[in-house]
Order: sequence, then C-alpha cells, then structure tokens
Amino acid sequence: MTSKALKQLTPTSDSLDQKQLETTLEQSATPDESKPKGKDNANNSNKKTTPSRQFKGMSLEQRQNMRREKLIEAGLQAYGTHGFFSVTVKDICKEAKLTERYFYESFKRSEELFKVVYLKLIDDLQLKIVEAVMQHSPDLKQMITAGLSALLNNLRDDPRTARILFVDAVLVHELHGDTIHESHTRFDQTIFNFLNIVFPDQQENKSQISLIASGLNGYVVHIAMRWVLSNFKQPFEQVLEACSLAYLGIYQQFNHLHPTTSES
Amino acid sequence: MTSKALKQLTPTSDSLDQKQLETTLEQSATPDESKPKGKDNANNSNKKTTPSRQFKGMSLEQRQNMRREKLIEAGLQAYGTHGFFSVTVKDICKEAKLTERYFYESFKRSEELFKVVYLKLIDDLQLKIVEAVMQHSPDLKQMITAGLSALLNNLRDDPRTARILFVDAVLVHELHGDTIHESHTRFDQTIFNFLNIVFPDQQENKSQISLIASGLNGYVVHIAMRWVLSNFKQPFEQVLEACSLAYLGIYQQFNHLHPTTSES
DNA sequence: TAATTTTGACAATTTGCATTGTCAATGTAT
DNA sequence: ATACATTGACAATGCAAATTGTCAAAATTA
Repeated sequence: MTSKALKQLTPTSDSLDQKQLETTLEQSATPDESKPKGKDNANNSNKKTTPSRQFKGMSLEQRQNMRREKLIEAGLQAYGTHGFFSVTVKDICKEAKLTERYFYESFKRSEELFKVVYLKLIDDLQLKIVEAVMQHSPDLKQMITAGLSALLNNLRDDPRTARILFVDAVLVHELHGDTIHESHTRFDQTIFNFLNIVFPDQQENKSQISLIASGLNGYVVHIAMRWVLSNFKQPFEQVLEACSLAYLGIYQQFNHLHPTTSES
Repeated sequence: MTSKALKQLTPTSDSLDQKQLETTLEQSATPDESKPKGKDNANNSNKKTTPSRQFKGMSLEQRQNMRREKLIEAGLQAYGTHGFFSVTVKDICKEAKLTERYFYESFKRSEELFKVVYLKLIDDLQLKIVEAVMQHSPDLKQMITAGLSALLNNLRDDPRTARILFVDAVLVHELHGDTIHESHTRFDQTIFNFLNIVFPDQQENKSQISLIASGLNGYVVHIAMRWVLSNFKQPFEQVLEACSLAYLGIYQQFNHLHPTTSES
C-alpha cells in the first residue's frame, strides 16, 4: 500500500492534454469592469461656449484618462506601501501630484480606486501564472515550478502587490459586497481546475479537491508573505522548493488515498 | 528511490519523546501583558473625603475589572461579528451595556481592546491545540488529527474567533507596531517546533522547515476560513481530512527528499 | 435620614477626513 | 492680444466618530 506514487509525478505525455489545460485554466477571467464609466462629459454644450478644448496636446478624454492612470499608479504605491486603511484621498492625490478634485473626477470613493488597483494586479498576476504553467504543459513538476516561480518573481519585483492582494483585499472586499470576494476566489478556482486535470478520475471528490485547492493557495501565499515581509531574506530557490513541496506532497498523498484506475 | 516513507508516519515509540515534546511545543507562551495597567486610583485621597467606597458588594478595583471583562466580551462579540473596522467605541459600549466613559476607563482606544481580545483568543486556541497534540503524543498521525480537530472545533464553536484571529488581526497588527505581529508568528513557531521533533536530524534545514511551517499554517487557516465563511457547508470530517492531507504529504515528501540516517 | 460617592444617560467639544467650492495663474484658440 | 477653458492650490463645509464634560437618579455609609 505504498510506493509508485512518485512515478506518476512526471506524467510523460498524454495524461495531460495541452488543449484541455488551456481551456480549463483560463476559464477564470474577469469581465473587466475596471474601465472608465460612461461619462456624460464628452460635449456637454450646455450653458455657454464649447466646454471642451485641446490642452497640452490632448483631448479632454485623453487628459482624464491620463489623470486616472496617475491616480491608479499612486493608489498602487500608497495602498501597497501603507495599507488601505492608512491611506486618505489626500495622500493619493499628493502621490499623484493631482488635487482632490481630480480624484472625484474618476472615482467616487477610495474603495473604488482600490478595487481598480486590485483587479488590475490580480489579472496581471494570474495571467503570468497561467501562462507560465501552460508553457511547461505536459510535465507536472515543471508546471508547478513554473507557476510558483511566476508568482514569487512577481511578488519580489513588486512587493506592493503582496500587500494589496493578500492583506488588504481580504478586508476591503467587505466594504464592497462580494464583487471582490468573488474574484478573490479566483486563485482557488484556478488551482482547483489545475488539480482536476491532475486527478481526472476523481469526479466524486470535487468538494474535497476544492478544499485542497484553497489550502494550497493558503500555503503558498503564507510563505510568500513571510518572504516579502522578511525583505526576501531566504534565497529564491529555497522558497520555491518549500512551495512546491506542498504540491508534490499533496499529489502523492492524494494518489495514495485514491488510486486511479491506471494502477490496478 | 521511493516507498518506505509511510512506514515512518507512525513512529511507534522512542522516535518521539513525550517530555521533549511538551517542552518544545510550549516554549511559545505570551508574557501576558494583557492585564490592567498600574492605576493610580486605589486611594487617591486628594481633595476631600475617601474617594473609594464599596458598591454592590465590590471594591472599586473589582467593579473596574468587572466592567473591563464586560468590555472584552463585548469586543469579542462586536469585532467578531461585524469586523474591527466597522465597530465604533459606542457600539462596544452598547453591547456591554456600559457608557463610553467606562470604555476609556480601561482602554485608550479601540485598538487596545482589540489587542486584548486577540491575545486572549490566540492564547486559548493555542493552548487547546497544544494540549490536544500532546495527549496523543507518540502517534504522529493521531497528533496531527487531534491538533487539527481542536482548531476546527474551536472555530466552529465560535466563528467570531476565526474572524478576529485570521481576518482582522492581519490588518490591525499594523496599528500596533509588531506586538501582535510577533504573536501572530506563534502558530508558525509552534508548527516549526513540531516539525523539528518530527525531523530531528535536519539541523541544516532549519530555515527550510520554518518556511514549511508557515506554509502549513497558511494551508490550514485558508481552508478553515473557507469553512467558516461557507457557514460550515462541508462536513467536519472532510475538512479535517483535507487539512491532514497536507501534513502527511509534507511529511512524506520531506522524508523522501532528506532521508534520515535510519534508512541507509 | 443626611451626606456623598457612583452610576448612567446624554450633551458638548474635538478631531480627522471627505467632499465641495473659490479664485488666481496658466495654457489655448482665434 | 484677448477671451476663456483648464488647472492647481487651498479654503469652506459637512460629517461621523472619538473624547470629554454635565447632571440628576440610584446606591452606600454613618
């Protein structure tokens, strides 16, 4: 009742189908509501003269978008550095070198900006991870390593991401109903899809696999957070190994508990 | 280069020493700074008559402590139900059936009460877990199951705990420097000690084991949070199994990667 | 019962920030 | 160069919660 688990760790070929993988992993993208709202600005020829004009070479819309981008970047910086609940609208404006008026031009409240920043970060990150995983498709171990590396690299390159995605987001989602809560589950969902590919025969264990997917996420995120907070004390390789250990361990354990048909 | 890992999963006897276990696991207790400050109240015979008197059978100090306890209980209720950032001082006072004045009698600010509540919860929880683990000492699998069960039961019996320990605390710790951050590390530390007992020969891998300990914590906490938030949809046994899977998987993987001397 | 502490309800003040408004300076079109 | 949109600095207002203060009713001691 032991052994043979590791043999399957590196499914040589057809056990993982590239096509299926892409489809399944990708079915977790946001509808992208992060773009500017339908303004009534464009040509509000209401009272007197033409209420829009070129400025610094750009149209009104261009200027607004530029300001919006500056605010988003400032939000990333401010939230990611001091945390959502310590940041005021004024802070963000100072960071963006804009005045409060322009904040309210693009966002109703601080949470709204946060949400945009959050969605942007999570989309970018997830894209990178999924891409990395798919590129190493048939080899399970390589896929795991690649995905984890993508995550860790992203966090190291921009630690503000960690703060926003894994600390603040947990609470801010409450202020927003569940829009963010849903997308917060997206990582879990992605891992869930991944596990379902790795264990194709476990139809009955969906619920269990879902739990494990959540757990694996918590495992990696927790380690990653420690890494970030310690200012990257441990070498990358060590962190990566600690992370993959869980995936491989789970794989082995799971195969052991629920042997597939291939192992008569 | 496989097998034999599971054999060690149930170390029959001397591989785990009860004495060592207790000592090591327990070396993570708080210095308990959660008690009332040194008041200058006792007998402030300053202006006129004796400024302290019996009331409802209790001394001043007793009455103060009683109020303090009511506030702590109210804090647990309010914070654990609505979240720290939605709770005002007035809310807590209403819950405790005391007026604001008495809040400031015991605490300078909301965060201070939160901190006390937090430390109380984490101490209680950790005590329960460590006790449960120790009671099943030599059998590794039973120890894991017992510890995880203690955690899950605690969370199910009082979901407010989960909210406070695993959601709000992450953010509030910032308001306090690192006092809370340190104690937040205590779970990791406990698991770390545990792993060190399970892998006694891995002196060189301390750093790695520490990371894994963090990861295991994140794994379990993440699953537990899902469970709590879903209002305990999944059956206890399933959650428990999903949690132990990680421990067992890690154990197996780790033993595989770093075979002990016992396996020539 | 009289004197006085303790309490509880609630008003008053303070504080910090959000949100809106003013206005002089600057850039743009004609 | 003139008229006016646009900007940026900053003041004015609004608001919710923290923090402090007042006072009459209740409880206690002698």
